[in-house]
Formats: sequence, structure tokens, C-alpha cells
Amino acid sequence: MAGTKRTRAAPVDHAAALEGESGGSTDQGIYRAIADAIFEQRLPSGTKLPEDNLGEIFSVSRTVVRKALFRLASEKLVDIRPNRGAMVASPSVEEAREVFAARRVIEAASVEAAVPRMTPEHRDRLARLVDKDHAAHQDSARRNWIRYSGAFHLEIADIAGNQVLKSFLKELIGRTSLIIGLYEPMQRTACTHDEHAELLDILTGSDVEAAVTAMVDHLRACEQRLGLEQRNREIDLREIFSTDLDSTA
Amino acid sequence: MAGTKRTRAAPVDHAAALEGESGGSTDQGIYRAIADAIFEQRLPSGTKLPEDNLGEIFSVSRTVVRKALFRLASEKLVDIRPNRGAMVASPSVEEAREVFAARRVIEAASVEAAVPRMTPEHRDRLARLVDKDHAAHQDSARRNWIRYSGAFHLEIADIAGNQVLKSFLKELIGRTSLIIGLYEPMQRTACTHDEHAELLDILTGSDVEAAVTAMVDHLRACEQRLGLEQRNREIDLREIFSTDLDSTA
DNA sequence: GTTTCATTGATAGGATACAAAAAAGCGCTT
DNA sequence: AAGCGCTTTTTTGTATCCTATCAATGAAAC
Repeated sequence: MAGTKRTRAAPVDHAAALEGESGGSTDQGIYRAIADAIFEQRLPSGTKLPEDNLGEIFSVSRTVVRKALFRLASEKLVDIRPNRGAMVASPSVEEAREVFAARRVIEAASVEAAVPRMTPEHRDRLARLVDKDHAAHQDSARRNWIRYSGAFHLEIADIAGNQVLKSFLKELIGRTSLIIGLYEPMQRTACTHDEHAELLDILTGSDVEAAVTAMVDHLRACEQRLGLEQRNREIDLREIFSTDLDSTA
Repeated sequence: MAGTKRTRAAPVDHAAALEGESGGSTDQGIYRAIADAIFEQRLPSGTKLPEDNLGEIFSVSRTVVRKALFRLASEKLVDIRPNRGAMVASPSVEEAREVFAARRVIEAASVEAAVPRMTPEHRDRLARLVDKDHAAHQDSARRNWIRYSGAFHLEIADIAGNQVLKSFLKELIGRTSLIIGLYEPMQRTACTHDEHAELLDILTGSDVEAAVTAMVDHLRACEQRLGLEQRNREIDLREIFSTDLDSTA
């Protein structure tokens, strides 16, 4: 919609705006709010994000908004073009592939390091995330589903213990969420919680090789479900308007 | 104030010309200038980076400096503490280890993808970088050595073809430069160009496994030369002042 | 009727002003 | 003389303002 008309249409931040409260109106808060909105697809790819507008919504000056936007841009969730402003990013098919490839690299290493370190507590925490994942998926609107789904993967990286790789993965998961929103075929979930449950079983075993393979396969399956290869060739405008052509020709 | 005679708007690039730092006065330019200074150890770890100070040096307002500093912070080259300003980061031993571990993960994948794609042109470009590396190393002050050394690794990632992984590696190489500056023992180069020459030979062969192993070993050797394990335990103040204690006791 | 150019309206980039927080300096008290 | 609390100073955080730039629209020329 990119509606330049929504001056006061903020869903939740209403309380935030009035109370000069903590969570919502700092640059971190705005960053989170926008990122969440992107993940939950309330902000579709290509939506313009004007500074003034956001500033009014969160009742802060553009200065603060800009900080949040630049941070989002550094994580490739929004595109900023000089003098043209920010918009929700629209990752290309190529980029989407690279993100998945990068995830395979990092998460394979993650699993390899995590499996030998797995304790019962870790296992429980993962199991709880699978449950939340499951619950969120059942929920009417899967508002938080993507979040929990990502949390499962991130938890594994946490167990692996390398903060650097974990932060890379965090970024990749964010980008993946955006990609899924952009490319996911209708009514077809890209990353099922069932696979996470299976994965958990293998992760808690002692076969590191098998666990790594399972994770890589899982990621490959997620990518596959997006059907990126079909969109590889550029969009054929003629084909798209073929029906119109039929009626007009 | 920053400028000499500018009360109102900025006359585009006037001030930059005076400093000979053409292009040095944009946020990108300042970012590069500070990053370079960190890599070349002209800015040691812990150096405070006050905003107005830098603003005066580059003859821009704090706004632009802040943008550069926040970007540097997002790449972990500087630390920004709320209300306390920015300083050149001092990565811990733990962090240093994690950076190297992450590099092993990413560069192993990089090599694995790059070797099968290696063309004579790629080979030449790598060879040229090894040469520059060598030349810079011979040079009195190894001002640019770290840069070329990093460029070799980055070029491999470029050949591999995944831009996402390449950008991660770019960040890691920057952090590695800082780490080397911080931990490198005196007169002992952490990452010799000779190893790069050897590596190049193996990379141009067809044995992917061997190439991956060689890269991982190379990185492990670099890390080892820093002697991080010796600094693993936290700094023992008593031991440091033991000589003083001897003389005073 | 189409193309080109100028004006206008909107929005990002950047500088400055002001407020708040921390650090440093200073005097006072014990 | 040493410690403590207040004041001053420095530096960051945020708001606001000005200007450069871009796109969009309308007018003029072809």
C-alpha cells in the first residue's frame, strides 16, 4: 500500500507513542517494530518507508528513524537508495539462493559443533521451541510462526557456542523470513514444524554426520519449496498479459 | 565549529579539497579512513574517537561522523557505549578465537566452491595479489600489507561466487586485522605471504579436499602464531606487577 | 498529438541548536 | 590530609531547520 496517507494508522504503538516509554520509541524499538512487521508480512516487499511518516508514528524525530532504517539496511532488510529513501527490500532470486547457500554453510558448522555439546537442558529448550513453533503454526494467523521457526535454528547456533557465527545466522534468518514472505507460494508453508521435530531427534543422537546431513537437507527442502528455480528466468511480460492479448487481439 | 567560514550550508566539497582527502569527507570516506587507520594500527585498540574531534578533522558535522562510527560499530571495529562515545574495539581472546573459527567455516566453503570454478584468469588475479602481498611485505612499513593479505582471501570468496558469504568474510577479515594488531607478538608476522603462495598452488589443482584442508590449516596456523592460548586466562595483575612487588617488598 | 522543458511539491541529506548525561574539577567537611 | 558532594565542563543524544535532489505535473514548442 505504501499509503502516504496513513498518518495515524499505527496498530499498536499508540500506547508507546503517548507514554514516552522504554520499549517502543528508541531506535532499537523502532528497528524491532519494523523488522517484526517485515517478518510478519505486514510490510510487504517494496513498501516505502518514509522518514517523516515513521517519525510521526513513533513520535520521534527523523534522526532516530534514520538510525533504525540504516541499521535495517545494513542487514539487507530494507533498501536505501540515495535521495530516494528506504523501502522494504525485494531480494532477487539469486540473492535468495545465496542466502540459503550461506545458511547451509553456517548451520552445517553449527550442527557439527552443537551435537557433541548437547545436554538434556539444551534438548528441552529446543523441544520447547518446537512446541511453540507448532502452536504458532496452528494459530489462525501465523503471526509469530516465522519467529519461532527462526528461534529453533538460532538456538542450535547458540548451543554451538560461536557468537560470531550466531550473529551471522541471525541476519540470515531475518533475510530468510523476508524471502519466504516474498516467494512463498500461496497456502504452502515453506518450512514445516514437523521437520523441526524430526531434526530434533537426530540432533540429540550422537551421529554428527547424520545430523549435519539432516540440517542441510532440511534447508535445501525449505529452499526447494519456494520454487525459486521456476522464477529464475526473468519475468516474461508477454506471457503474463497473454490473456489480455487474446481478448484484445 | 567545524569549517572555517561556513555558517550556513555546506559548499559541496570545498573543504575536502583542502585536506587532499578528496572523497574523504563523505560518510563512506570517513568510514574508510578510520577503518584503514585501524587496520594499519595507526589507531590502536582502545583509542577514543570523539565525534566533534573527527568532525573537525574531516570538516563535516557530527551527523556524518556518527553515521560512519555506527557503521564501524556494526562491523565490530569500534565499540560504542551509550553516552560514553566510540573507541577502537578491543576484541577479547574469546572473540578472536570465534572470529578465526568463523573464518575457517566460511573459507572452507569458499575454497570448496572456488576450486572447481578456477579459471586461468582467476589464477592470474590471485597470483598478482600474492605478488602485491609479497611486495608490501618487503616494504619498510607494511602499511598496506594487511590489506593485500586480506584481498587474497577475499578474492577466493569472490571466485566462489556467493556474495553473502563474501560480505561476511569481508567483515571477518576486517576484524582479523584488528585482532592481529592487538595480539600479534612483536616482529612476528601473523600471516606470511609464503603461505599464500603455497596455498595458491594447491587451489589451482583439482583436489578440492586438499585445498580445503590447506586453507583451514593456513588459518589455524595464523591463529596459532598469535599465541592466543597463552592469554586465555584473564590477565593476572599480580603477575604483571610481580617485578614491582619484588622491588618494593 | 507528442515531446521536452520548467515549475512545483515532496523527501532525503546534512548542519546546528538544544537537552541530558557523564566526567572532571573544586571546594568543603571531618 | 583525605574523602565526599557539588559545580563546571565536556561529550553524546535528539530535535529542528535548511537545502539539494528527485519525481511529477503542466505548459509550451514542434
